[in-house]
Amino acid sequence: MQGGLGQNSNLPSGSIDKTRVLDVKPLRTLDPVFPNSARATTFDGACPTGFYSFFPFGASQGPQASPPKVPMPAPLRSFRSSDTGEATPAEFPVASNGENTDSHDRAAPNKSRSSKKKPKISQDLQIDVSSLLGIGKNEREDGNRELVNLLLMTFDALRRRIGQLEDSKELTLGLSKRADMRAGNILMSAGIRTNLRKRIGAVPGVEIGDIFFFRLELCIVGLHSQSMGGIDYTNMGGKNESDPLALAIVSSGKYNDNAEDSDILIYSGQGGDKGDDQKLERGNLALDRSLRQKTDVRVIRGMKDQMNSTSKVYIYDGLYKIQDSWVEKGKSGGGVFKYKLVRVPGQPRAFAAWKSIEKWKGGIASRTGLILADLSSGAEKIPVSLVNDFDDEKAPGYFTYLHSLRYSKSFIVSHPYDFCNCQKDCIPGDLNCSCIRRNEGDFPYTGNGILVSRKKLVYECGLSCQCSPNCKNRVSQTGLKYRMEVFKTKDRGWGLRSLDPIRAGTFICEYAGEVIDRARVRWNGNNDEYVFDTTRIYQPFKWNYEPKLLEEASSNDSSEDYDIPSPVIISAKNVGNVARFMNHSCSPNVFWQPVLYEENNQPVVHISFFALRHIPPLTELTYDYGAARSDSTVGHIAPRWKKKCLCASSKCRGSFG
DNA sequence: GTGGCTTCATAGTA
DNA sequence: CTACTATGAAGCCA
Repeated sequence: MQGGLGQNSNLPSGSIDKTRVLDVKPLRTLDPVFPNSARATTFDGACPTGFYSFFPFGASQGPQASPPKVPMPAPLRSFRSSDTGEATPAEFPVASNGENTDSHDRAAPNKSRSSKKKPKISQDLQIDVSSLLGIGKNEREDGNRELVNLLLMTFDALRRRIGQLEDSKELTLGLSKRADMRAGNILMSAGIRTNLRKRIGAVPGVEIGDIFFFRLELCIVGLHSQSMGGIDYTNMGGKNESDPLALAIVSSGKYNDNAEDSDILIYSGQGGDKGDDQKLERGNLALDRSLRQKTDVRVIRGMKDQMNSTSKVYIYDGLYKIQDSWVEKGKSGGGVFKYKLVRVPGQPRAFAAWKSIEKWKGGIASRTGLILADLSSGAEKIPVSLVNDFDDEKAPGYFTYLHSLRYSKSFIVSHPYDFCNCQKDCIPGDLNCSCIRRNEGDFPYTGNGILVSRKKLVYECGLSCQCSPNCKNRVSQTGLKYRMEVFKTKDRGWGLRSLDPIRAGTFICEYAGEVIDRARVRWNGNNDEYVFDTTRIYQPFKWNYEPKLLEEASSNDSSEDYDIPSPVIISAKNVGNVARFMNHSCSPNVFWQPVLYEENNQPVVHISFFALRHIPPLTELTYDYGAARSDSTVGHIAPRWKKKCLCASSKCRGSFG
């Protein structure tokens, strides 16, 4: 595989300078990231991400099989130093269509940025671009569950990648660190969105209880199309042509919206923050008309994110009706409209369930079906509750709780072990850090500990590294961060879920247990249901923002394929942690990622689980167990258990094991 | 079509 | 931990 700019020549003719979309500035004019020696041994000649046109997930399933006529927006880090020499801005791909004439911006990076607004993508490009994702005009107007999930994952992958590049100072656009806005802008202006058609009531593909971490996510799936405004409304559909109607509101605590009853919301109108009276116009008028016409209003409730106190979680709480409105005197003296919204009965619990969880966690309310407050008996820093509110079974089979790996022999990997000498924390973009170099120059996690991309192997700092224990490159070593709960499922035995909302890309837990070898598996009789085995056949899936050409995407070599130095087999039959309770699903919400770090002078591969997408509280956590190999190349393991799959997903393969 | 205006955002800093 | 502020983008509206 060739790396770097060499691939530029493979681009379809007529490609535009995609850097313009993101205004990426070439900063990495450094020497090649890898010392040649390290590269030869560690990476088997695989090169870091080179120059690709945009090719997001799912496109290979799209109807069109021909290569893109027009490349997608902005491959991130479309610029990277080549192997052979130092790259200069002169090597930057040059716009080849007539649209982009202001290339002087790049040639003179010091020029003031404030003078020009960011150029928008042309309309033609928007259509071509979204067709790559399989988003036709119809899907842009009306969504479905699969599309909503795809868009949310696309947004988040892009946002994480932009954030990663910002963290490492490879991307400097303006002064703000708003990866969410930039990711949103790229997708929205390319038409990569859905439910654009305004509607009253439910939005296809979005379910009550769905959670979001950015307002732009609400825009992209069409749940609430204002990026900042609290009231989304339309002028269409009222009895009177000129009557606006409210569509959705976001309640996020700027005003005091709370009511005692979680099915009731007291919402304040907009405007009037300087002390003058609010006016019956815009959103306020729309809410008033919705009150009179008794139409449904979607309600999104924002709350502080417990994990990340500076950010918010938004939960879609379904439909409400406006029952009453009045004017109150606001804090700054002016009149403020108040609207009383009451939840339409018969909908699944969402916000109300969060409120219950808060009470359980605070010990205010007792939990029905609680068997054990802490299944881990203190082995985890955070208690793991054991609950059965389904039947009479009192406990899962006996095992010893262990929070990490137990191994009797070392599992040597094929490259020499090294530790980093960073003084305090390892700094993204610091290529003097040997741990960062091993991660292909990318810091694997964002500042708040979210995995940016799936990798064949993630290298974390180890015990011997000089950096502090708080170094951001130790995400999977710091134990559970969420309130986990082992619970009895309807039909799949015991399962695992979280009491906290989990953001896509966050570390959940590792697969703890005894590291064993193939012989031991056979000795156990091949019927150990608690074996994790990296050599099984796993369904490939896209999670990264990784622009690729079509031919590359269809090839077998993906950076998201697993490729671990040596097989890892872990049995959690006798000892293990919460991970042993995670059930299989053919469309899971969790994936595993091998993570290597040194302990006791041995590099050890751990199996870490990360959230594949945002996961609401009390949602069962599942991953894809993969399939046993039927050939004999990995030893005779044929007569093992196999189970009927009950995951109920539309992509269900019928069985697993 | 366009530019102004409003807005229950965010992240970073004090 | 809260307050403050700089930057920001979607969509309504004139």
